[in-house]
Amino acid sequence: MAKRVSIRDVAKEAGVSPATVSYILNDNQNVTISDETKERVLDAVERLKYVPSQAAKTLGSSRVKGKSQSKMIGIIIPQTEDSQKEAYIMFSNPFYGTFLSAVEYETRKVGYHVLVSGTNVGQSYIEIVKSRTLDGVIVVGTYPTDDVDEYKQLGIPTVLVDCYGSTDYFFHSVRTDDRRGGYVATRYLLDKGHRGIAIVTGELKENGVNYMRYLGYQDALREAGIPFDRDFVFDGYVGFQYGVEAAETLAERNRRDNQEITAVFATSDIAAIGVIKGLGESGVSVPNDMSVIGFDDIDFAGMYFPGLTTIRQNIMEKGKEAAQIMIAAVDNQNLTKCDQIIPMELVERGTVREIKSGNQV
Amino acid sequence: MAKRVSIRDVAKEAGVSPATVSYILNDNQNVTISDETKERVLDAVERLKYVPSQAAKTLGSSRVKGKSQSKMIGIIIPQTEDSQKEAYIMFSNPFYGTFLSAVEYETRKVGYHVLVSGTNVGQSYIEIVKSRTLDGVIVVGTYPTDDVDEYKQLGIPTVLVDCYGSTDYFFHSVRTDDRRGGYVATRYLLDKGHRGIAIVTGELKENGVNYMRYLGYQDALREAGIPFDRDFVFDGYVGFQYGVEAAETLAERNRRDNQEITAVFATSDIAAIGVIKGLGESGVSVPNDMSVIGFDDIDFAGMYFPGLTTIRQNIMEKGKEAAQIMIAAVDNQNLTKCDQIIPMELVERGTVREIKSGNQV
DNA sequence: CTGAAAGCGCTAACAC
DNA sequence: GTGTTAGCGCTTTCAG
Repeated sequence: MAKRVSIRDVAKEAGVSPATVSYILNDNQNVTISDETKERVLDAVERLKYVPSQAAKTLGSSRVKGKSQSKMIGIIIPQTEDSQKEAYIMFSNPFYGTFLSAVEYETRKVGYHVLVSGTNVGQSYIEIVKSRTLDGVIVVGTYPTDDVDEYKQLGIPTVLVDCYGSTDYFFHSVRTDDRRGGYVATRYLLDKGHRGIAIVTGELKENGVNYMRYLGYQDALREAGIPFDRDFVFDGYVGFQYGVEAAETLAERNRRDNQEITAVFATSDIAAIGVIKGLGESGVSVPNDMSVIGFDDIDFAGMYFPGLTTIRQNIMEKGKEAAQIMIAAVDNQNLTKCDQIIPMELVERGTVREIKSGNQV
Repeated sequence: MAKRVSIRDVAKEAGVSPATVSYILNDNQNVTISDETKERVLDAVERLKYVPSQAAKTLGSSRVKGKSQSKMIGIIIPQTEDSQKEAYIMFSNPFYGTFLSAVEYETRKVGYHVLVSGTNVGQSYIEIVKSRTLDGVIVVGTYPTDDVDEYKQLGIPTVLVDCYGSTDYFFHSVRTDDRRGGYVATRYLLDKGHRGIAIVTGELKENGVNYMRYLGYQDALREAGIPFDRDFVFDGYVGFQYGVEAAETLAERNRRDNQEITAVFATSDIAAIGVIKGLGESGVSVPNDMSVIGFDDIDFAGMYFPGLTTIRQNIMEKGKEAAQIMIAAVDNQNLTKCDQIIPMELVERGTVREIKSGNQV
């Protein structure tokens, strides 16, 4: 491993002092350097293939307050499930890849790098921030509960993604209008003539994304004057497998009790796909016998045949927004709190069918 | 932002010298510390919530050669397509999320963090490594061409993933046995009685993953004594959309020219899914009218109804292997070159149908 | 316009 | 067993 070339080497090569090199490389505005010197230095940099050590920069500039300068932000994906085994399942959800991709790109454009890390259940990300002198963090999916003050003391911009319940001025946030999405999805089914509408969703914990979508579902029902029926709620966990199970139960009940469910709102596409599969295995065909609408519009939603009708939330956009708030906040530490709501829209494809009034119960 | 607590603060609090604190925290073997002192120091650390600055550690330990100690490894995903716009499409492929997830988890377990970065077309990752003093890099999908020597001079462990053509002792590598996978897939179709087998794949550049699978396809054909027909090769780009297009052309040709294709080997699941969709839109039903086999076994492969028959490559395992080689190499700089082949296996689901000998051409 | 020098937080010889 | 101290590579006052 060849000896590292340092700023001093460059200085020597160019016949100037290290300080001068630093001024030039950082475009220091408090100082004016002659074009001639500048060029000489830049040449030397080129010749020596000099790349500044970020570790040294971080350390060196840590004297000045409010300027962490690690040029690195963290994307933290807290582990919420308990099973040790699943500790890395976190990204098998296609959402993360897309989100990450957007953040990475947006931040890279402006000279930042991203550190991606999960945290074990219960563990906070504070150590990571401190140890790496991160300039900011994006936390996805959970509200830092334990000791909010500790997080504040980190004093770095923090963007919470897909997370309700933070009324705190300190955290920025980015999310979809989940409640409205739930409403729109359900409303759409109603407009298509459906009256018996089930919802298949994950754990309904307050402040969670699923809960909000569930509220939207209720909103639409209420508006249409349809009594809410707890039996139509399938709340298990988010995921394909649960969708399958829920669908099977549902199909069975429909048959046995002569229940009147004609449509399903699944609060994630992945669950919707599970539902469709479960239905198929129970001999119920979509959309002929049963309509299904999802939420997210993951890539695969459009790849189905027929395509999955769903509520689209722009994940790329979400990542982009999160990154942009981050950047803005890093540049301006006392940026006022941002709460960004990513728009959602209905995407009509082939899994919802209009039913005649006659079919109504 | 509260002033950072440094090793000196801890030392003062515990009534010892900074060095002692360092020794204790790093479990330095060349030195013995009394249990009593140790405890006192650990207490102080706790009380002050001290977290060492990685920047300072990296810098401080950079004096010793062969011990970069940034405790950070890079996952580099080079951009290979030219379109600026698509610069972050890199992870919309579900492969990356899963892979990354595995690497992140494996490395975190042993105290490393991962920095994830794309690179623009043509740009190398050398700057990133130098600037961040990375302890190692995992590069996925491309062989560093331009100037191999420069990469070597970085002197850090490098693991190439899904990349052929590196005969160099310097780079470690992890990949699937793609050629064999292609063979197995094709052979399976042959065994099911198919004779007219098309292949739908991405760009067939030498050393690429697709090319290897393509060779496997030819191997099987040759073995079965079936003449290779270039018209049966659809090489566009990897992706859903191309799968759709290829399928449409194929269906059209089959109809018009009375061509005898009864099965398709798609070299990625995502393409296979496109093929199925394209076929469906052309009124060709899978598996009744046409059999399809994919490659990868992405999560969605099993979610179809019927499920996609495919060649499974364990992506998690791939990530895990890459991470483990990385860790081993970081600990032991002159680890001999590792070439890890991740096993693949056939997964029979519902998209391939056996055809009678009578149906053969 | 440029340079000297102190200091960021930590490590690792070398003293004691 | 533990403390002293000289860097690591860079930034940034403060002089000139």
